[in-house]
Amino acid sequence: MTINKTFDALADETRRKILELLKKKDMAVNEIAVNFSITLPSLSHHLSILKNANLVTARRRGQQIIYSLNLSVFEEAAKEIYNLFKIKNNKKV
Amino acid sequence: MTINKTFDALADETRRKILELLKKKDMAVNEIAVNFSITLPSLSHHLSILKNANLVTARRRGQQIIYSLNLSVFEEAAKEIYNLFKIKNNKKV
DNA sequence: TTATTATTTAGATAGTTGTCTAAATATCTA
DNA sequence: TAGATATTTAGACAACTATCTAAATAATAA
Repeated sequence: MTINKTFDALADETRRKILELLKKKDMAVNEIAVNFSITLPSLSHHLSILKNANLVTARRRGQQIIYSLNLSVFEEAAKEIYNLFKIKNNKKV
Repeated sequence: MTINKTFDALADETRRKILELLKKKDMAVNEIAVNFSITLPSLSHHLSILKNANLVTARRRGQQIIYSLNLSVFEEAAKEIYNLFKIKNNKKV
């Protein structure tokens, strides 16, 4: 949940693309995979980083694991990022 | 100016701390340096990444180089980040 | 139970990056 | 001009990370 984990998770283009995909709908790993040209283990690695940063959640549906954006934490993270860098009181030297 | 460069620049804790410092006021490199325990070349490296991502600008004042937040681009980047991850239309599977 | 499908874990490797020391560049002062 | 101060550049190195192949785990189907 730290801001560090959030930024590390967002710093990779593949992971940002995964999040963009999950904005449209929840998806199983193999469904996500068709959008990339990396192997499944590599994709799984990225998913675990996103999961660890609480940006996504995973639930099993039969043989598949369905990934979703973790909406509450995600909105929260976006706001946190915005506020972190919102200028409040800049003084020129 | 790409979103990639922005995220890469923001993914490092030292660089985020530099930006926080520059929110308060413009600062010379040696003034920034007292807040960190890294060498000046390392700090200079971070500053060049921030500069390259257009998050800061640099101007010379005598022997010193004064760094400032690049307000316009900075606000823009913050909004871009916020919008990139704002949920518009999420559908459950 | 055996085979098939879906995903993750383990372990190795190559590329990237943050850090350092040493040297170079730029400005100011005596 | 010589010396001091401020910062960057160059080059090396260690740590990190994204990727891969091979193997393991989990659920379903035959």
